[in-house]
Amino acid sequence: MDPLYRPQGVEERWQRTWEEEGLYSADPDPTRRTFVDAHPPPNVTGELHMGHALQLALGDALCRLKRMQGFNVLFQPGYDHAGISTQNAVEKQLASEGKTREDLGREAFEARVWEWLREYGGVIMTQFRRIGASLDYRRERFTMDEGYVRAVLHTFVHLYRKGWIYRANRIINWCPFHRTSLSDLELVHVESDDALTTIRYPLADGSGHVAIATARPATIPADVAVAVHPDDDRYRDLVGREVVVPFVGRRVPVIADERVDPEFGTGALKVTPGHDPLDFEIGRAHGLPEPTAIAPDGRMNELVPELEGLTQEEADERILAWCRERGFIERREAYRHSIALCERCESRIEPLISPQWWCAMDELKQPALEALRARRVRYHPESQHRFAIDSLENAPDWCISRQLWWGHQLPVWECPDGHVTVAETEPDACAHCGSSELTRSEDVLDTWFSSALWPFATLGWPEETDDLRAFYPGDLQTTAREIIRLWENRMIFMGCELLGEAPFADVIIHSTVLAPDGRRMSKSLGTGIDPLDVIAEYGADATRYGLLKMSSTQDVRFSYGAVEEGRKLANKLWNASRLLLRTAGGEVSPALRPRSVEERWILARLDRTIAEVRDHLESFRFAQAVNALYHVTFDDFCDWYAEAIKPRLHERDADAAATALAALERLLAVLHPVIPHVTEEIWSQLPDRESRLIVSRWPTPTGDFADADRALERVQDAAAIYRRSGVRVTLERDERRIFEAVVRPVDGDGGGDGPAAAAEIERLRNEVARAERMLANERFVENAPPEVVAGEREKLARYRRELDALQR
RNA sequence: GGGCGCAUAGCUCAGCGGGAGAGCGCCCGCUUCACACGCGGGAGGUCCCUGGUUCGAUCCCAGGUGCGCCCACCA
Repeated sequence: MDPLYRPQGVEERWQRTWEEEGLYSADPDPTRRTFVDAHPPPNVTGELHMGHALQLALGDALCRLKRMQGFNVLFQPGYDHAGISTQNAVEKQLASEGKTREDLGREAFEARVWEWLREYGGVIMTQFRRIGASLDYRRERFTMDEGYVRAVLHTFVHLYRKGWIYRANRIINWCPFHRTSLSDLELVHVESDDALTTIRYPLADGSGHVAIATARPATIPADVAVAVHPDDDRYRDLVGREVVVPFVGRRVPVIADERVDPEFGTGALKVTPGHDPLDFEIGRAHGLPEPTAIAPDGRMNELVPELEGLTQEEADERILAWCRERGFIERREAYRHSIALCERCESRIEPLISPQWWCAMDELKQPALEALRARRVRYHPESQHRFAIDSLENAPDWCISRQLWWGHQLPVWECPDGHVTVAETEPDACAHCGSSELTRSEDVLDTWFSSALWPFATLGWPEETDDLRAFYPGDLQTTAREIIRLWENRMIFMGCELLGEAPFADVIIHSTVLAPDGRRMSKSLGTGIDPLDVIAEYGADATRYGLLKMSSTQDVRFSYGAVEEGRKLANKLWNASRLLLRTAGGEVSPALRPRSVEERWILARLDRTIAEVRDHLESFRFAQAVNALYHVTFDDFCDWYAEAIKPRLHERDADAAATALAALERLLAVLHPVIPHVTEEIWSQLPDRESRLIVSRWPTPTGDFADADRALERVQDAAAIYRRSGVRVTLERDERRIFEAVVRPVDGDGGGDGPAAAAEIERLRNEVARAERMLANERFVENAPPEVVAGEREKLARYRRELDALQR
């Protein structure tokens, strides 16, 4: 038999078996408690990355624990249609054929996307299986499937009727490449090296000028005012007068507004409401017009005929040249600032005024805030809970419309008179004037609008389904920090509004896995590590173990060492089980028949581990859980217990064999949530297995071996003493002697021997001295908590007693 | 500009009011019949700095320094 455990093959076999035997299935069952993790649906175009892998490792460990605890576990899988991302992928494919989406037209384009998805979409679910995620794959949902579309439209109509969805003409983020609006959350900001030019705007009466700094001369034609801070003495007497906008010669007022930062540039701001969010606000506050100079394609529009069709860079040059000729340029300096890009295509974002649909947050968010404040929903760690509340409190109205071709089309129809009718199904006539000439809005919804319904739309909502009754509200969410505002908070407010109850209780915000060198994992930097490669090399169990071990801090570097540790754990377990199965396998049925102290000890130790690991997992301390698992397996189970009983196993001692199998069984169970495959593989080789480990019961501590637990601490001390005193410990030969020597005092027989006693005496003397020092400190005795002082007294007494026994 | 987090052994990281830890790496010794991907032993630390709280601080508090991340409309 191969001494090396090879996960390849074994893992795939169990993954198939578990799924084929229906062990992941969740069906409504009123007799059982439920546990629901509506797992974040990955982009349908996506591939498994380290974040997904970590998320799955966390969620799956908890789902497996809960399943073993007897819960009816629903681990919900599915995909997100991922509006921009998917459209992007298909447009790229079209581009390679020399076509654009406009060439196809909307309907054909949509058909093309579906076709593309049939061919390339959904590979990620195969990858989810490969990591061993126990999702109920029968229940796979897609945010554009038939039932889901109904849920989305129902929600839109519901919120519209409540008056919370409205249309408004405001400045929004516009991606000139995708030709769509974007929410603030879909942007990335990068540093950009540009130029800041200070340009003179002449006063209309010819008495001088105001100098103004701008990074975007091309927007000058759309200037409608100059603004200064009301307390800025430099400009106080200019307020109310007029200046002439260079290049276009328009006279505009000088106004005062507190939003102007007097520290920046010259302290005077050109107000361009059509092309800047701050200017837009100022413009609205002062009732200024909102001309635009830039078209939706990012080029100059017809506002100034001689600039029409130019790029902004070309327009910058034309306008600067004009100013230069007239001596209007005061200075031009290098300027580094941060600019907004579309997170998908990295085009520079153009703030544009455009009619869009909005979701008002003021009332919608209140019940969600209450749920968070009352801690009916808890983010972990606590710092993220506060952040989630702050974010929701400050959430601005949500721009929910997009000018894409791939997504949920708005259930909005317009008649020739501009009346709007909103309905779940296509209306026959305008709700206002009865016109039957209705045109459906071409806009689609922000992808996150449909994502926000995930925990209940997947259960059949808005129908009153059995699934919905059984599995709503759920329990768990695992996600990354940046998703809190995009998704988690939105699921909470949608759940509270539409179903009257938050959709889950706990949200685990997990660490960000960085590349080993500390940089971000990214394809373009070449720093990405493909989890599938790691799985192929180390196995899914090892990868899961490694990821859980890495999950404790906010940002963590990917560590092959942690994965390697997991691989060693699986290998060690595999080998230990070979020992036990070879000597005891197939002959006895496992039962607790502990006879020796080492047997009582390992059972006690496992009792403790069962409670500890359950507690760690349920409190989301994954790194601590895997630490405990590693050490109980290596130090306690293998290095001490297995070595100690090896002689008896070789002697075919039936009681020893029975207890060994019982102990192994408990060890496998406690390891299963983290390393399910190897534990199931070994489990299946134990005698008389009636069910799979995955659906077996989480062990209950027997609670019978507390004395042995204490005894074994002494055994380990004793081993250390032997080592220190130069006695060579060959476990097979000497183990029982050690156990006997140390255990005897527990049983009241006195103990210790030569070299061991010498070292033990030294250690105890040190302990006694330390305790005496503390107790001699009057301030400690007076001020420390009584239980601490009492504890020290107890320790001192015990050490003295042991010291006496040894010195006798 | 706001928020969050991190700084502990050569590396990656646990621990977080009374003894400084793990894995990997390194050194020494072991082909002991489950495992040499192993076993046993060992070296290696101003627990970032300065103050404060405390009988006692790696741990709590304040400030500093250095990193990282998230958010933000500096024209």
